[in-house]
Amino acid sequence: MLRKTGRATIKEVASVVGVSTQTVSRVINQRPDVSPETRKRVQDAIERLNYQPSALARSLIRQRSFTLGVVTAGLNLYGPSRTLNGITSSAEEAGYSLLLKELPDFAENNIVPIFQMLLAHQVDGMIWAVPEVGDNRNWVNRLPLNLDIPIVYLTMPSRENTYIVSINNYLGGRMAMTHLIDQGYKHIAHISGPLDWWEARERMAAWKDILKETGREVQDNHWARGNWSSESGVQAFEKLNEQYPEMDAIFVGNDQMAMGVLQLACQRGLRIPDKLGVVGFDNITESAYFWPPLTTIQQDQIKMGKIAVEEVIKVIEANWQGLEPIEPKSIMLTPALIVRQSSLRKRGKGGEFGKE
Amino acid sequence: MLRKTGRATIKEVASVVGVSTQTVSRVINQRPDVSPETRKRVQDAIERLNYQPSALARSLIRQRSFTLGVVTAGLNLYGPSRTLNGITSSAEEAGYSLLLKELPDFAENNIVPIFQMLLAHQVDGMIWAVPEVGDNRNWVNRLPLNLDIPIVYLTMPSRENTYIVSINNYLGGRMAMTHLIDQGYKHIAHISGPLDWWEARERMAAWKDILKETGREVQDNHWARGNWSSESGVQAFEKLNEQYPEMDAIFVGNDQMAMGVLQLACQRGLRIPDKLGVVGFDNITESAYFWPPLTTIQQDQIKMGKIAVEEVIKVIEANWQGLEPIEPKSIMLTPALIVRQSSLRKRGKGGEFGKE
DNA sequence: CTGAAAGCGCTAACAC
DNA sequence: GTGTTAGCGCTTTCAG
Repeated sequence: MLRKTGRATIKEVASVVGVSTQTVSRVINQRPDVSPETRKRVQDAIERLNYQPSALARSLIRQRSFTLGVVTAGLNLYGPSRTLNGITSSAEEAGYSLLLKELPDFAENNIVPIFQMLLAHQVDGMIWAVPEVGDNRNWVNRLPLNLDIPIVYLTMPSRENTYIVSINNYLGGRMAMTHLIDQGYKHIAHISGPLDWWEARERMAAWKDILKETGREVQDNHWARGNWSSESGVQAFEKLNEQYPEMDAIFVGNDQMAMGVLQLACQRGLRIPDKLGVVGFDNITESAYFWPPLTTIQQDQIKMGKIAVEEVIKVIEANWQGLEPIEPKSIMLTPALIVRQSSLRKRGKGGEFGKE
Repeated sequence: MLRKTGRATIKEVASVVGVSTQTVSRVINQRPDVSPETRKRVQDAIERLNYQPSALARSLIRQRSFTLGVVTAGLNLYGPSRTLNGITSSAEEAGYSLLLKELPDFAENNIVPIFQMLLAHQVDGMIWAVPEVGDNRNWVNRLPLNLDIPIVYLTMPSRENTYIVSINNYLGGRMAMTHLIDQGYKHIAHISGPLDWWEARERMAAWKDILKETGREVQDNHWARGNWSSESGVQAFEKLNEQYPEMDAIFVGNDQMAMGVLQLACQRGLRIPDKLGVVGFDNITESAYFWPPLTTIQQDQIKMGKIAVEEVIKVIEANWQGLEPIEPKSIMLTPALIVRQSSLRKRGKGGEFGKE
């Protein structure tokens, strides 16, 4: 039983200085009503004893923990880890701690234990940094426990009475498609992600809409489904090659799958961008070093994470200071087109390569 | 002041059932000394009120939080995010919560506030999931506060009195080099990572040692330094092309830099693996889809994260149960060679491609 | 088997 | 300015 933390308590500080714990409390909370000299003596003792107030005890009595619950999934993937990166840096800045929980699966729906654990720790708010997949949002409007803390959800369509931060995937898809059309490609195929993902559906909807708007036909054999992996990109590309021989460009649902396309094209000597234009989605770090470098849509997931933290803290603070409560709203971030060689057929026009 | 959590307390449960809080406590802690019927009534009330014991209050009184502090850095990168992935899954399994802190910089040395924050939250142990870079370990043997909790460090050389889990980078480097030599390459260059990183130094040391052991000369113009980025890989490769024209293979310090090499080679029509063999390090997901697919060294960071959690919990439990304390030790995980086309010159021999 | 009392480390409310 | 009292939600003695 080595338990018996070496850390000093407020009582010890108080007794060393010869004041009440109250006075020490006032000093550590920077209250004005302490005489300068008492304050000094207390501060010295704190320094000397290396005293650090117990966050646990404080949270318990204040009913406020300055801790945020973060729920994520697929941390080994590019998007989720970047989002978490944004969350940590923003939380750090705001002085909040983070309690982290990773779901075993994106579509996980057994969320009661997650809530229980986070609530047991008295988090002041939560960030649900899991994208909408399948029915993994079906509980949002009838939460298991009546919460009195705000939750900000990431990556889902807007919804009544819900705080949301997303990146506009539909707009991103439109940017990709518009660019391909500008480059003079006529027969544009699509490789989608798994369609139980909201993001995959949005990107695909943009593909369809732009085709229609430009008087092209949308046919079922003009697209194939992948599962986000490079391997599935290869397979989808092979399928499209058979199904849609006129195809001269592909809007691919993410960069990993686009990578599979590029690899197979390279292997078969199919010249990109001349014979085939390729645009991806995500702008993963590697995409600038594919061969040829990949045109893609950048999503700023780090920013999304940061904004989520800022929003949830705004709500917490307003709530706590008794201000006008902040109405739930949906924030949509705008992605950006990154033009690289994989889609740049009109080189003659110049100036466009490298433009972001 | 909407504060006043909707959650029920032990007192409420007790009064609803008409027993003391004590009895409720016994039930939730699964103590044997409660009559079956009382237990049942209490359990029903708990169910009905949706009662969940406060982790805060429990931690405070037990002096034990079942929470681990995790310190990481560069979460937007491949390695750190995978490591964290392993940490979360293992902690989940063991029933521990995770308090997460991300350093703004790998070489960050101002760690006192980090410790204070984590200790204030009474974590039972810590995982320092930041690789050794520069002097960011200089404080390990003289910690700021006299801790009574264990810390497991990741990715650093073994050291007296310190719990460590690392992947054997030196061995990985030897595997890469041995493979290149087996493939008949004669003039093997190296692109290193930044040499203030321990991992970069280990990989480079392996390069040197194998060269020496096989009777080759180690010359300063046979290697170039990168900074882990693809861009730096391109630059280092260009430099080597000038400095070391006989070069017929490169052992590259990580996959990202190798990707830069591959891209430039592809651009210049330099045939890989015939004219140039390339081996990377890390086995990032994309490396199988580079062109050509990249031979590399796999590091199982997820496993490293898992083991770190298991180790720290072992120490905590032993400590708490008053068992023989567990001696600090260093655990080295073995990496694996993944052979792909970028280094496979002896195709005639067959059977080797795809072998792991 | 069950309850009463004390207290983990801290702060809010009120005295003086 | 400063101290006293009470109590956040729980568990650990120790009675009975």
